[in-house]
Amino acid sequence: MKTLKYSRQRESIKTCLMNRTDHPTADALYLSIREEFPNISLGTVYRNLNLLVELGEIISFTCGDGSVHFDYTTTPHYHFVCKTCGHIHDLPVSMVRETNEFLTEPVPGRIDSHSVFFYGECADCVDKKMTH
Amino acid sequence: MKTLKYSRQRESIKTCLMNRTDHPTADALYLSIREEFPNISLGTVYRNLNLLVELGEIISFTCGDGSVHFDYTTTPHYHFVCKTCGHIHDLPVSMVRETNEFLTEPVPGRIDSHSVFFYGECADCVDKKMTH
DNA sequence: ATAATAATGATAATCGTTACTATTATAATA
DNA sequence: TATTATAATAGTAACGATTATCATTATTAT
Repeated sequence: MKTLKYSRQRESIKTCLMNRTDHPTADALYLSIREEFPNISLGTVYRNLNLLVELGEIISFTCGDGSVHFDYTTTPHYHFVCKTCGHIHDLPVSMVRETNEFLTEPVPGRIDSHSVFFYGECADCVDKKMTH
Repeated sequence: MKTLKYSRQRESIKTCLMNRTDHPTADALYLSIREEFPNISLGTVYRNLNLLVELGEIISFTCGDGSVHFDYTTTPHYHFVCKTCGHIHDLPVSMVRETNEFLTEPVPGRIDSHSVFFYGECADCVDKKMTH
């Protein structure tokens, strides 16, 4: 079997994803990490992100437009996508807990999980428009 | 400005999508339509699907795995994805109506819409396993 | 230190989708 | 009905995101 070996690049990918709140794509993460590792390969970023998803250390999702985003938070939560600034906000876990049974009840089969995305304009962007 | 012209291919794409319940991808639809139009181009399928989305006659969505699916039903509804057979089931509109206000309340901003996907195993696939 | 092998950077290949172009189909007009 | 204008097509090339390949480098065990 295959044992995992430490790599500075993988560690950097993890900490970088942990410190960001915007749920970056592989390419966005790649651009960030290049500041620390100027010649890291885009393939390395993809390979490690997929590995971390397999290990359950991170999760990936698409938010309607088809682009794949990565998230360091693995506990169940929802997302709110701002159509103006594109930022993807986390939503409180309590919402998931409250809606879980209610939502899963009328479905024709066995439910393992569900995901919810909200689309709109975040408070920051709404405020900016008010002041103009 | 540009006026729309009739095309048998576009009509076929519409009726084909209308008669299917599995929310096909562009490629799956392409394979279906080739039975009627053996030399229709994949580009034609993509072009018309995108046009129909623009016109609001159909909608498109991704269900987590990144693949883009098309749906002839444009009224708000949820989807249930079976991890075994891959079929994407429609869920009753009443669910949306019931959960709408409840879900949108605690979000930090203005909500335009939301989407919900359920993942699990549909009744058919559960039954099949029971009989083995 | 040496050996074994996992991980890397660089690049080629793949896949889904879009753009391009000469030709065909549709619709308006004479 | 014939003519003209142009939207739509089939076929193919191009594109962007992702994955695979491979020689070299880094990590770990002996």
